[in-house]
Amino acid sequence: MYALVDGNNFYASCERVFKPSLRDKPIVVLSNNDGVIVARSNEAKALGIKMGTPIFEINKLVAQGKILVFSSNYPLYGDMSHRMMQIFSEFSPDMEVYSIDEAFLDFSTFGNIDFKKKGIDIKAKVQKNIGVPVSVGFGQTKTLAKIANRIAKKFMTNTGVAVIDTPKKIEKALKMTEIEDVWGIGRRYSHFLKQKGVKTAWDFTQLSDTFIKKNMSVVGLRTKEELLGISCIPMEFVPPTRKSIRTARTFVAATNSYDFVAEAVANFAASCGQKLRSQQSVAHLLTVFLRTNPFDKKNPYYANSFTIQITEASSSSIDLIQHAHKALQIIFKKKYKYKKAGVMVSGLQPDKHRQLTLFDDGHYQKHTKVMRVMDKLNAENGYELVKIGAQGASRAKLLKQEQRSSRYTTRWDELLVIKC
DNA sequence: TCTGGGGTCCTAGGACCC
DNA sequence: TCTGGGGTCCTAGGACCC
Repeated sequence: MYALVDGNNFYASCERVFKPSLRDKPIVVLSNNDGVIVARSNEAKALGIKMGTPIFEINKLVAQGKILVFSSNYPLYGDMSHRMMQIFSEFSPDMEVYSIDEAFLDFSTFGNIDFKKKGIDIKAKVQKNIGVPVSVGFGQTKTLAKIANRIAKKFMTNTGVAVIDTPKKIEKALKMTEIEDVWGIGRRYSHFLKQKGVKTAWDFTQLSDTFIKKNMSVVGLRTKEELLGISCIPMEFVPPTRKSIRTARTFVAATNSYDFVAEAVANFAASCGQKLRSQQSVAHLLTVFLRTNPFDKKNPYYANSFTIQITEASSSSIDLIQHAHKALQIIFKKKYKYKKAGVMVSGLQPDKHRQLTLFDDGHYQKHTKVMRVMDKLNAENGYELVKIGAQGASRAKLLKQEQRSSRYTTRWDELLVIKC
């Protein structure tokens, strides 16, 4: 048996932990830049607010005080997530951290235990130690655990735990699960399947293998097997190293200033460098992309990208920024106003196996030392104490975050301000 | 006026090899 | 008229996840 444990309305619940007065109130959390809604409390859901709604569509409700709004506070959610995972792992050493708010737990070595009780224990301990409500779903495959979790959240509101452990329960669970709620069936496929008369997860399992393979590839076939209790998607106990890394942002206002975009791109490249170093990788390819505002009907749309081959693979922010600026100069056109830009590094390999070239000038070794010191200082002293000159003096102007809560668990100075 | 960010996997088709 | 067989690698596009 596998369990899927996840935080209910995770970001919204994190905000509530530190402001108990928000309990029972409709609250939403916004994306970076305060653009769209990415998390909602149950009360906000009850008001009919949908995931991904642009904030300006609910301005009226906000002005009337009927709904409370928070900018996203990722340092807080990340730290809360880490603490929550610690608790999860106490219940099974075989854990896969699947996303910021959910994890699979493998109970296959536990024999025939009382899963319902186990789920209730997990929920109680997380509630007590972290203060975030969670739901727990048990099933014989990861896909079934996902379905059980959904049922727990939707129907088992008293316990928050659901167990699917017999063929009879599987059938019942599949019949009450809409096809679009199945893990692995997204918007396109559920639309397609509904046209074919497939409404529930159960209907899907009645389709022939050839039909599924033909229209949905082996991925669809795996989902069918998983729904029938045959495990095809293995646990990943250690997070795989990333094959590509990207940092991108939407700008608060569209701009045609090369200097502004270049500084932003320098920050994105530096961020990619930091992420590369944290997983001990170097990159062979660096892509810079930018685009104008696709919602702007008055001005022509322009989107472009350019990829640089890095002969001497690197994770040095200094190198990456230089390459990024080279790429930017190729695609930047002054006549457009840019709304979004980003940097992606790919062709990653372990830094230990970095390929040397004939023309290696040894600068990489020097950079490595500088980067090590920079990363250490930044880790110890808070956010980006030391950075590269091209990144500019302040990063604050890149992000609109008007309603951000304090970094309660990671920034004691902010917490102190609140207490005063 | 205002619309997020960061990933993965699979397949088909083209280019190339002997 | 008839035009081999068996591969690999790369890329773009489409699907999915949170």
